[in-house]
Amino acid sequence: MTSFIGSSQAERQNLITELVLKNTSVSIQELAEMFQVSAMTIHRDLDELEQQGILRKVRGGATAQRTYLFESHLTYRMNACQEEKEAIAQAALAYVEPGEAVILDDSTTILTFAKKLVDISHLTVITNFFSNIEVLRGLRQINLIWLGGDYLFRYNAVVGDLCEAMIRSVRANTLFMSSSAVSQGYAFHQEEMIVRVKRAMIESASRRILMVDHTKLGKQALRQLAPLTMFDLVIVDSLSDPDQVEKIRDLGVKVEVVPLVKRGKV
Amino acid sequence: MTSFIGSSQAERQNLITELVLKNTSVSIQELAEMFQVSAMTIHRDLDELEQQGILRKVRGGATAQRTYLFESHLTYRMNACQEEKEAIAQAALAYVEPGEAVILDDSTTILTFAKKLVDISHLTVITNFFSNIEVLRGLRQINLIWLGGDYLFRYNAVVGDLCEAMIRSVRANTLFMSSSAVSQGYAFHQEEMIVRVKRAMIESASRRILMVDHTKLGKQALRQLAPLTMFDLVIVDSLSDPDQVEKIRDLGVKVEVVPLVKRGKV
DNA sequence: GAAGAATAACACCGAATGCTGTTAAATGCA
DNA sequence: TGCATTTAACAGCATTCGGTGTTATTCTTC
Repeated sequence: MTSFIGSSQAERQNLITELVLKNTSVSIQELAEMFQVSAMTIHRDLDELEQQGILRKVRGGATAQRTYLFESHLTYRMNACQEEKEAIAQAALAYVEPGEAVILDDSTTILTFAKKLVDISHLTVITNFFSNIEVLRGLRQINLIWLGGDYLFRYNAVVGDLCEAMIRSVRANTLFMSSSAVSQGYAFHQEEMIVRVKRAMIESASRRILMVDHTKLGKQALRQLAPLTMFDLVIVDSLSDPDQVEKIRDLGVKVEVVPLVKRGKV
Repeated sequence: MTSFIGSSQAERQNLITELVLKNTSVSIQELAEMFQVSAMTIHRDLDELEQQGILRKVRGGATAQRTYLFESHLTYRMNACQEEKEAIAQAALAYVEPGEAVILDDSTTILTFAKKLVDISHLTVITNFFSNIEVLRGLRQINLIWLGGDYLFRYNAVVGDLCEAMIRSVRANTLFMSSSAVSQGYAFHQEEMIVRVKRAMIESASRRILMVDHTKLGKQALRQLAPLTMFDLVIVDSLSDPDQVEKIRDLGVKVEVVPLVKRGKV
């Protein structure tokens, strides 16, 4: 195992998260030595991670939060597979026409996509995800319809009956969606509230595009979200297992495999 | 007229706004000399003010935007009467109980109020105003229901049929609202979309509290929003014209006049 | 085409912010 | 009670960011 010394705060917290997920518990002294920082700094890291619901602080260290064994928190997810998400988002841009209405769901993949929509004129964007709204709200050329409902801090999005009702009262050309896992002909997600919203979104869009990076393929999560046959297109990156891709194609679902763009600098 | 030299950016932009509203036009060279800054800086100021819809840039200067002769833009309004708004918001806090549900409208007065809600536990807050959401969304003890609809950049809030429908489907204990002007037994606002939303909010709350600073009293705006008799309480600051206050009381509406808190430091 | 005006690009400065460690006080545990 | 852990408060440091000016280039207008 290589040295962790000199990692940035974000790196350190991600490594701590991995450690605690793997070993189910860590001690503060251990971590302080490992990263060559003061115990106070580790305390602060653990406080943050606890706040995010990733782990639970206990005397002398921290233990894993069972609920998060699969799906970790937003800020952590955002760091993962960014390169793949960029490539997938870029490819998805081809399916947006000026003047259309699109629905964007709450996921970091789609957020990457949203950031690329700034150049498209007269677009109507419908979303329940606060981060999307923050990115798009300043743009004059985008007509932003934001979905209301109960705000869920953990996902930074709104959900619930009110939200579903509102989704049912709008219509969009295309839905751009991601999910936690894809396997056995289904897309999965672990949170019931979110699943319900995503299902409503599927119903309200004429065309549905599912965007997932290779780490999601072959995985499962708690709840079936929708059969893949509901989607008109699945976009994945080129690191995906060809077998998995083939299985999806066997269902009669179109799959687009996008190559990763070479990263200019590390 | 005193020297403008050394003003901060915000002060400078407010003064430019006042100037352009008064003289209907200003020249860039003039302004650059007046404030002792480079023409480039004035350019940037005018760009911002234009973006906010306050004025229109023309070659060599800028002219007033007729639509904004009465109601100036959010960021400008926020700077005005802050002391009064603080006092009014503080007084309004007495009408919030833990566990209640409140509706907050889109106004800078109410935003000041929202910032004070952080200490109240188990509160449900319903709002269509993005700024309110930004202030409240991180707080665990607050249950945030955000209203959806068409996003209006100028007001940083959502409006429209979808929004009104959503308001009609919720119920709150108390509505905290402000308005652009109050006179002749009515509250006024100049924007139809906003008026419709505010009316829906009034219908959905058991108790309605109107919060306005003294500059709003005796003024009119384009559209009648609601008769003052719809409100259970009007809160104003102590700089208000006593005659105006008396007129409201004559309608049988309760009025609370709050003293300004002494400002500790300039 | 020339002069004035607007914009773009770059660099600078100061303020604000984020991250860390130290110390001291408070708390929890045996 | 005594020790270890945790927390709070403060200070230092580096980085970032906002606001500004300068210069060079492009655009208007006559």
